[in-house]
Amino acid sequence: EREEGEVAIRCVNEHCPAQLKRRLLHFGSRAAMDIEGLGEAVVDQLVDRHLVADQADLYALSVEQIAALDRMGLKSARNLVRAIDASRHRPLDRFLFALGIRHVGSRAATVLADAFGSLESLQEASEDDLAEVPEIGPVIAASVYRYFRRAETRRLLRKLKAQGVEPLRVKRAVSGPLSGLTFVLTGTLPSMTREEAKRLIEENGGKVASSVSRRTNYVVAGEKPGSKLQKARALGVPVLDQTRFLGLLRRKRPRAK
DNA sequence: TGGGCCATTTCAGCTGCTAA
DNA sequence: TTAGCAGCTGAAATGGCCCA
Repeated sequence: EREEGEVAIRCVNEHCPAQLKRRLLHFGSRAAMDIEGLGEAVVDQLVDRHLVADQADLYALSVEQIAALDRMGLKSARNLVRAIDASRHRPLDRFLFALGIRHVGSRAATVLADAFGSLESLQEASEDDLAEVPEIGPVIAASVYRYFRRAETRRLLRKLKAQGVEPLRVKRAVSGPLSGLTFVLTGTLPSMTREEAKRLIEENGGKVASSVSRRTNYVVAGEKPGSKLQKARALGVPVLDQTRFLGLLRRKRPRAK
């Protein structure tokens, strides 16, 4: 059965293994808490062997417990524990995305993190406070409000805090060389991942969109670009390679549309 | 207020790389 | 050698915004 306020199918039993596995996979994904090595096979075994009952339990896992899983050696186990440990202090927007609140993807998470600054402020916000934030409509506001009112959520947040998980208060650059500009990434860049490019754009005041439109200022294309490149050309959107993109960052203030 | 457009999220599927 | 994963694309669904 479906329930609003959740990223996945919610079972009648709140400890439904399938739902827990999806939550854990989303939590550890690169765009969320970036826990490298926390893949489907590992999550399956952690849940099936009752080693984790929620996201907070990940932080209590030992190298020995992980190394005992199928197809896991000591090296992989150490790498995973290190990755879990490093995820304790991620920026607030990524932590919010990791929680898997319905209708809150990376963009909405960034907007909410910038608007409220801290997890505490967000938890205390009323539905009206949330809906007043630009780009957040009543559906997302209601979803976020309900999520933070649930006893299960409060329990999880307390447990994460007890494990030393403290999202960082990050105020993004409101003005920077890319301020007011919208970028779309396509293809593989020679010397950085898309995630790194995305962070670079956001740290410099720009915004990253997932699809090309007339409002897109630049498309950054790497090797083997997808259909976004054709769409950019059709719409007359300027296309940059990595070198020209990095050149744009060094310029003081490029043109805005 | 409704419709159209655009942005964003979700999800399935593909490719190439990595580590056991 | 091979399973699993990261990184990515693109289609569909959904939500927000804008304008007549």
